[in-house]
Amino acid sequence: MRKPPDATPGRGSTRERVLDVTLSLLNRHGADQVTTRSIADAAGINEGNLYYHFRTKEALYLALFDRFERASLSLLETIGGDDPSGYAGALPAWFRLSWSYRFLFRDTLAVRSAAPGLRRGLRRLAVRLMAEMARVMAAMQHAGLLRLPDGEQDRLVANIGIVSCYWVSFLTLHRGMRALTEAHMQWGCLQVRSLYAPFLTEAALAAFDRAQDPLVGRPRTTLSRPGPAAAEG
Amino acid sequence: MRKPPDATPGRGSTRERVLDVTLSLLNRHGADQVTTRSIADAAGINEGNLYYHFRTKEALYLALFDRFERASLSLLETIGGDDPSGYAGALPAWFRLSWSYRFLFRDTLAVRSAAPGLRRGLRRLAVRLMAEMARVMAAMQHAGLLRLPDGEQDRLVANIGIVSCYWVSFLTLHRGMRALTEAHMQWGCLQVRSLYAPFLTEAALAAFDRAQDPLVGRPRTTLSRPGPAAAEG
DNA sequence: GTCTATACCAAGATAGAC
DNA sequence: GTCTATCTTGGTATAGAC
Repeated sequence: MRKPPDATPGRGSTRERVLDVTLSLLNRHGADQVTTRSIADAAGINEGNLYYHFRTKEALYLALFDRFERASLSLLETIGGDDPSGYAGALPAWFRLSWSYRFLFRDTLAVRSAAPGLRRGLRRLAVRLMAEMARVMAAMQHAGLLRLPDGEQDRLVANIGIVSCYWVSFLTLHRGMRALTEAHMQWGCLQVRSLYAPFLTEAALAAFDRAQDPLVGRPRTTLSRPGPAAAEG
Repeated sequence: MRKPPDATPGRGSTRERVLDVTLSLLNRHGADQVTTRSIADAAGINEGNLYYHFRTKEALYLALFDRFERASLSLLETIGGDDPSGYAGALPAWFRLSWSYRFLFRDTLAVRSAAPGLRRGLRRLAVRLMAEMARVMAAMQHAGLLRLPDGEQDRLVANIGIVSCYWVSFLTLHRGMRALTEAHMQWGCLQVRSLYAPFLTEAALAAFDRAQDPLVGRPRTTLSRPGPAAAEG
């Protein structure tokens, strides 16, 4: 596999390719299985060359985390407002993003031990994301889409955070899967939806029902949850 | 620290002590930090001696898992029936148990890679436990304590499984904790309770209200959720 | 920028004396 | 059953030629 000629030749092409390949390996095989050797092999370069671009393995993790942090913050910050249609599709978008960096959620322990310098960042981002989620919940209540019992918001936010972060881990442990598909991600959206569904107002159900994305609206009978048959590798 | 004289001297005392010490180390420091060296040190024996009692590190994990499997199955199998009081305290008991083997939930990836022979067992137990949870939910519906919308049971069971399994992981990532306290476990019980709370019948609320354990019944205003202040190490 | 060759280290595991 | 000493492996990282 030769490197294709690039528009800006020599500027970052190998580096970016290494990052893409590393992300793919981490997601597919788990952070504990991915060695610098395997990364170099998959990128089609030598291990020594890899260390030219990233002086430590930790630097690789830091670069990937940086990517994820930017993407996740810019995504969550766009959610809000009084227009119900603004919330449609937010959950799938978030799941899609966390899906493409799923090693961060699934292999947290290994990541932390391979990149101790990431601990602060991981925690800071987690706190930040939870705060954004809480803000979205508050905005939905303000927009009359959600009605939560007193003191329930914190618990709901925490549960949503847990289920969306650990859905992948749960599937891996429970189903013993090798490969996870897009269908599992949609299933995860439905799991999260069922957390706040009991608190949606009639107005929200009506508004979401008109939205295109069935994952946010009232569940359709035609939309069946992907069952265990699809889950087994 | 000398070994105290035992009622049955020489029969299993070192072996059991090693198991206890290993469990403690795994829970406290994480599966990726615990080496055979650290286990031997903590047990007050030599590494060579450790390998006399457990021929591989994997054997240690297998023995610990066996302990947990027996305990968890015998716990869940006792839950059920039409008497509401039978359910009071079940959730805290389950949390207490999973708490004392929390490395299994928190460090799944490391456990699987250190003990590949455990994968089948872990998965089998997970499936079995979920089935037990589903059975308990069905029993609660039969007893008139719970009323679930059509098709909601599977999602509720999955969400309960996720939150109860990953509560510890969530706290570790989110709060950056060193030490977890009993308070966090109670907080976790409240999180799980809020999952099924919307579906409890009036009869259940009344019955649980009479039960001793506030975690299963209607939330008391006097029982406050432990806040971030208590969470920080 | 990319390669070859190699140093270094930590962790699991074994041999054999006591 | 317990110890000391040692082997082995595999993964991160460096030196230096091209």
